[in-house]
Amino acid sequence: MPPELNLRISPRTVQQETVGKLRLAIFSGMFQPGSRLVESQLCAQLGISRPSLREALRSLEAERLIEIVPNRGPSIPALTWEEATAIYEVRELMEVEAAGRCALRISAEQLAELEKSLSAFEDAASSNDSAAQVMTAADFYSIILANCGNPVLEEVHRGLVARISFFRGRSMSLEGRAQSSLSEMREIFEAIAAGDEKAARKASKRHVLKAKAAAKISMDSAS
Amino acid sequence: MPPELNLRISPRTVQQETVGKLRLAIFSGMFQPGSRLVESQLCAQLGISRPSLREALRSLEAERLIEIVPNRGPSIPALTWEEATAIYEVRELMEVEAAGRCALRISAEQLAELEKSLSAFEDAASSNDSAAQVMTAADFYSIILANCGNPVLEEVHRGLVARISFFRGRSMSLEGRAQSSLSEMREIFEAIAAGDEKAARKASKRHVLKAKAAAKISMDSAS
DNA sequence: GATTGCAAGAATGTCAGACAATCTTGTTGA
DNA sequence: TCAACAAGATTGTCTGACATTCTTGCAATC
Repeated sequence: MPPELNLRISPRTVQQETVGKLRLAIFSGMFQPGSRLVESQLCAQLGISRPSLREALRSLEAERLIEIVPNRGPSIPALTWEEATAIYEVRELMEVEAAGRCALRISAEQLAELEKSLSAFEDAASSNDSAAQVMTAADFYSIILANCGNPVLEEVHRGLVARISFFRGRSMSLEGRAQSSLSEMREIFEAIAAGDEKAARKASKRHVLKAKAAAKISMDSAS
Repeated sequence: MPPELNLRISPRTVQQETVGKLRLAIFSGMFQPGSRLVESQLCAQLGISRPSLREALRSLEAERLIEIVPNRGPSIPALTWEEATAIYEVRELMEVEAAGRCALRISAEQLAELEKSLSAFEDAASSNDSAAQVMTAADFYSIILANCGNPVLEEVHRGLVARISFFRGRSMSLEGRAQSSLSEMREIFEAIAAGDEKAARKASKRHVLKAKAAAKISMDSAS
């Protein structure tokens, strides 16, 4: 038996389950930015004890999905535009790099997966379900990131995208944004399929910049 | 009074204190990679209760400074070379970008600080105190990152560097590495001082690549 | 002698309850 | 209207407990 093969099965613990549920709740916009999370309420809703909940909250805090201020407790961060910009910039750095690498090394099977996820986004884009749009778009990226050959790049990217999920949901429901997104993503796909690193980087950069611009618009129109 | 000014003073909580202490302990190499952290022992050493400790451990887990396997508890990750490589690559991405931006926007005062930290590293480099070398080198980077204009870049970079602290400590004690590091860092400094973005990026890239190579050597010679 | 199986001990996952310190809020008084 | 205050809510932290799950050492077997 190969000694490095990690066969340990990991039972899902209450804390992992809790982190997962809360993360999803945050992504789905169940909590308003700035709103506070009251421990006793969450415990009751989730059916868990306070120590377990607090452990989960610490994990989310370290991921920057929530903030915890001493003696005030946890809350959903209300990102300023400057903060969001900073995240978009680093996301751009990661995503451009990943797209370039992906173009050079993706397998045929994974490319097929990528194409499939693009179709899924296409379907979502013609509907008006912005939640589905965000989710299918996320699938598309995550296939790219998973095939860039660097798990850390993927991990950091996922963390960043998670932090701006609020913006992404809002900007995706902007008039015409989904269609525009689609064509940008198709460009990325074409470049990757062609194995053209430079084009993939360029298309990817364009996409992130446009996404950022859309986020700005949706933010301005909101507040 | 400007309303956005956040004047809230944050009392240090037991958990923050604990995270800080454990982080330092990990950086200083107090725990061997792969070794397990036993909750009851840590509680006794730190003089805190188990719930508080566990919250701190969850934070460190999310930072990837420790691993927690269900029913086995926390342990120090033993990075493979592939994992370390992935981290170095992303670090390169961040650091190169930061150095370039820093060259374009650093203030005179901060530049003076940077020079001071370079001198500090120079002193450390001529000594044989590799811990001091690692620490002063870290100061140097963190000034660059703090002046790149993007706090997220800084934050991600800090997280990555933390995860390879073990390698950095080992490789710095390699024969001649500190001196070589010094000249690379001086190049970076010169480029930033000259406001030359391209040169800063180039010098920075060279530095990270050499650091990575040194880490590889020290790792091979170890195992 | 090496391997398997088992049992005792150690460590973790989770909960309940408690209490002091701090924050929030509604009310009272100026 | 605004400031002071008191009651209630919330958080930070601890103690203690117990079921589950590893780990380890020893005995039994092949």
